[in-house]
Amino acid sequence: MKVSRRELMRVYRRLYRHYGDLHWWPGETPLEISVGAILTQNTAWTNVERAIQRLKEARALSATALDRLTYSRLAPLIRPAGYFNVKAVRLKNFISFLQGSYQGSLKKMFRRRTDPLRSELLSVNGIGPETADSILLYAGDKPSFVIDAYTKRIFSRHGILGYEESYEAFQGLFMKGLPRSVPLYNQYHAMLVNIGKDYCHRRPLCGSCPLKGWRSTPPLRSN
DNA sequence: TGCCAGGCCGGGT
DNA sequence: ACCCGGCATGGC
Repeated sequence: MKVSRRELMRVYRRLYRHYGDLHWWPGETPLEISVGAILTQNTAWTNVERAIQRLKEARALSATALDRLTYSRLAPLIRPAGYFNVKAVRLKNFISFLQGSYQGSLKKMFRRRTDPLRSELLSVNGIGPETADSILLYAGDKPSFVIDAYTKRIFSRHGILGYEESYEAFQGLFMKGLPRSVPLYNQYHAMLVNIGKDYCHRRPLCGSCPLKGWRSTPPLRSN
C-alpha cells in the first residue's frame, strides 16, 4: 500500500499541532549523538542518559578518549545502558572506523556524500540501518529518514505496510513521498517516536491518540 | 512480578 | 534468503 505526499504531510501537521518543535536529538555534540545512537539500540533512553553521564564524568566522551579506553574499562562505564559488553565493542568499532578513515573527525566524516557514507557506516560491525541513519540525520544533518520500531508499528497498524516489511520499504515510503529536507525528516521521526512512546505500545491507547481518525481505527496487532 | 525499551549480529536451516 | 537466540539494565 502506498501513501501520498499529501497524506504524509497531513499526518505531520497533526503531530506537529500536538507536539510542536521537539529539537531532536537529545545530545549536545555530534559525537554525543552518535554515541547515544549506538547505546540506545533496543534500550530505553533514560538508561542511555545515565551511561552518557558516566562517560562525561570519566572525561571519556571524545574520540581520542574512547579510542584509548580498553573494553574492560569502557564496558562498566556504559553499564546502565544494558548490553554493555556488546555495546562497548560496537562503540570501539565505530571509533576505530572514525580514527582510521577520518582522523577521528566527525566533521571530516560528514563532508562525505550521504550515500557512500551510509554504506561505510553499515559496514561497521554493530551499526545497522537505524543507527546509521540516526547518526547521519541527527549528528550530520544529512537527509536520511530514520525508521524505528515505533514508526513501523504506527504505520503497520494503520494498514500502510506489514510490520515485517523491510527497513528499506518503510524508509522508501517517507523518502519518496516527502521533500528531501533535514528539518522535516528530523521533526517527523522525533514526533513518531513520541507518539509511539505516548500512545502506541504493545497495548495501544488509541482513544486519545492525536492520529485518531487518520484512515480507520487501526486494527490491533501483536507488533 | 513479568514485560518492555528509539537493534544488531551470528549461526542454523 | 529467512529465522531465531543472545545480549542486560532500569521503569512501570
